[in-house]
Amino acid sequence: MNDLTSLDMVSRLRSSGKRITPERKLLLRIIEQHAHLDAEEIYRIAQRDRPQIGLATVYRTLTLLKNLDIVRATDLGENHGHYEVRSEEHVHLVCSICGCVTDVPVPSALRAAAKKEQFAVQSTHFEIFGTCRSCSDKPSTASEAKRG
Amino acid sequence: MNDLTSLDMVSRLRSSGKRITPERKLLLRIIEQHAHLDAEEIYRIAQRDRPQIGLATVYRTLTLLKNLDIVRATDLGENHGHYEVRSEEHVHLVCSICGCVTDVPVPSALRAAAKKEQFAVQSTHFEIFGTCRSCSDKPSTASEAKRG
DNA sequence: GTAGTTGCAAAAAATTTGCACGGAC
DNA sequence: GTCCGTGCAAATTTTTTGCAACTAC
Repeated sequence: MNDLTSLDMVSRLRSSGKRITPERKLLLRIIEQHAHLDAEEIYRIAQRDRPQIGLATVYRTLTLLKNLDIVRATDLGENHGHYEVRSEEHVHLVCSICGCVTDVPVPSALRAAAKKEQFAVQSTHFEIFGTCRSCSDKPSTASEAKRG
Repeated sequence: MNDLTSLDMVSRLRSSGKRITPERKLLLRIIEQHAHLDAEEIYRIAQRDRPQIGLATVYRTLTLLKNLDIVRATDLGENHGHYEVRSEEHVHLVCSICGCVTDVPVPSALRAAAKKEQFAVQSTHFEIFGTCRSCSDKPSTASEAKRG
């Protein structure tokens, strides 16, 4: 709950010499409000506010925000990226049935393992694929799957 | 060191009703001998033994072996998959400078975290990106990077 | 012999780039 | 006013698919 707000991020953009455009503010807000969307999904939501926006702008903005460490891409087992605002590191529990993503904190033992190898950690990507509790409870709903 | 051998994998293929073709044996051997290659790299190595092999066969075989849980795809921060034979779960330490990948065991705390959420784990993908020890030691060699 | 596999080429999906116009500063 | 950022379309990159020929069983 103590994460960056859009305002923080906008000032981070500005202080790195980048311009604050309506497209960037919009996309930032969308990524902030909906974690784990892919580029297409972000694009479609953005079009509701700004119908003429281009998919290329979405990709270019994502690249920019990644370089500024404001957002990060994660691999949720499909063959395209999903994006979220960068906050504390966490583990994604990705349900293969309903596609939901739950975030849980990263055990300190993981960073300790890297330290033991004298590996200087820049970023982490932890995904656990399986079945979430509610899908385990009602196995029949499997066909409602959001993704493949 | 107590991992599956090609022979084990071939019998696993056979017992699932799939045919053992020279292409499949070759690709399996390549993935076994070189972890973390991408499809293109596997394809190029395969061509040395079997020049007429098609890239589509590589992708189809990778999909097949993934479905049989013989290999797994991992995201090493590029925009395409990398493949390795499935053995015990491990964490990949991916060096952004030289591209090397070191495997370390998964701390039990991680599985415990999933269990607490009553999440049924099927597979895990743990990548830590950063700088490996030898690249930290000699920072000048950065231009030797294998990837991007 | 037959059904599963292959190679090729074309298609689809995901992402990047070139360029002229437009807007943030 | 200047330069960065945008939209559009085309290009690239990565992966999948259709189909006729082939081969493991």
